Amino acid sequence: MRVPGAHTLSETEHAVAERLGGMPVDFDAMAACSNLFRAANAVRNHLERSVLAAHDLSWTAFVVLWVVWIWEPIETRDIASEAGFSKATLSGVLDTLEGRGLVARARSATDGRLIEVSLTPRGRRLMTKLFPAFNATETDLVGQMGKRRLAEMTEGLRAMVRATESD
Amino acid sequence: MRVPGAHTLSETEHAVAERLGGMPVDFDAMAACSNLFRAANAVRNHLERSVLAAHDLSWTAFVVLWVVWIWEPIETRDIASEAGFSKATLSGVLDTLEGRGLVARARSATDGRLIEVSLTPRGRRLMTKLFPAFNATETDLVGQMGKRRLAEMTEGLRAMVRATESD
DNA sequence: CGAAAATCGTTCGTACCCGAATGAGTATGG
DNA sequence: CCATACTCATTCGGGTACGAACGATTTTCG
Repeated sequence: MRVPGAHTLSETEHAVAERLGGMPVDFDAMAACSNLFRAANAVRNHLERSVLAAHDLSWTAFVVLWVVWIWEPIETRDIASEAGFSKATLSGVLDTLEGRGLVARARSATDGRLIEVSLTPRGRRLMTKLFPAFNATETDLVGQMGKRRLAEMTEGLRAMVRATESD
Repeated sequence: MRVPGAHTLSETEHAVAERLGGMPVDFDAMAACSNLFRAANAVRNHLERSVLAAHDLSWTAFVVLWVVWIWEPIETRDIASEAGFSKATLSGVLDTLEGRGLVARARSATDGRLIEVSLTPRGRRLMTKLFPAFNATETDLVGQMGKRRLAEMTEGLRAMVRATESD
């Protein structure tokens, strides 16, 4: 029987302090960032497994479907910026979704460079069923904490996004 | 001049409510999760660009270096669980880092199945220089919010991780 | 007008990422 | 002892992710 990597917070802090030989370290900032990535990965994996897997959808595919569902018809460049990844990534995902008959591409009538993306009826039917399940799981994941902490957390996350944009 | 996707929070909420035709939606949970991923991506990209790019390191490579730096010598299975990705992913990243002379693999003397990973002197030198810069940027990113909100946010993130583990 | 600059979506090369399968090594139980 | 069951790191196949380069289209401006 093996006790897996049960490194407590203070163990990690102690080890880091040793490596830096007394150099000052901002442990609060470090813990915040560390937990940010840990939470994002954990939540993403959990939603993939418990909601998306049943429909054979990847995380990225779902995000694209969601953005298109809300804003259709929408140009590809706007999907990319809204969803938070590059145009290059989007091209492949749209190929997959189009191949499955969930979205449709259409060249813009007024600007030949643009592609406008919409959901097919089938894609729209899927999202109408999928989103409530997705949102219910989101509720479960934040349900353990009080409303006050939830609001503070959300505002803190927004502050971090702003901080990356300013400098 | 084009105003890029400046969808405010309430615009999005309104659009979502429309798609669901009055079905109840937990907007607080939705906003929390949405900002969780937005923040994680933004912070990751910011750290990659402003700290890691100068040393030609990817995010994943840095995380592996960090874990090994703190806990060396460490077995590969523990690196994977500590860093939060699969052993399969780790193998490739270790190949890259080993090829650059930053880490070294060594077969365990007591169990022939295990590989123990350590930093090379060069890898250790790199981390001694890199981590203070990394931590300083982390400080900048959380510096806009008060200590109280920071603590609430960190605790909220931990609660979400626990929620994914429980059910 | 028409050449140059800008912008769009896609493709390409490279790196990441995971589940499943694999082969090497170790523990178990009779 | 030795066959069986584990456990480990790696490999493999397929999907994700991005910057750079590309062809097509539109805009700009002399």
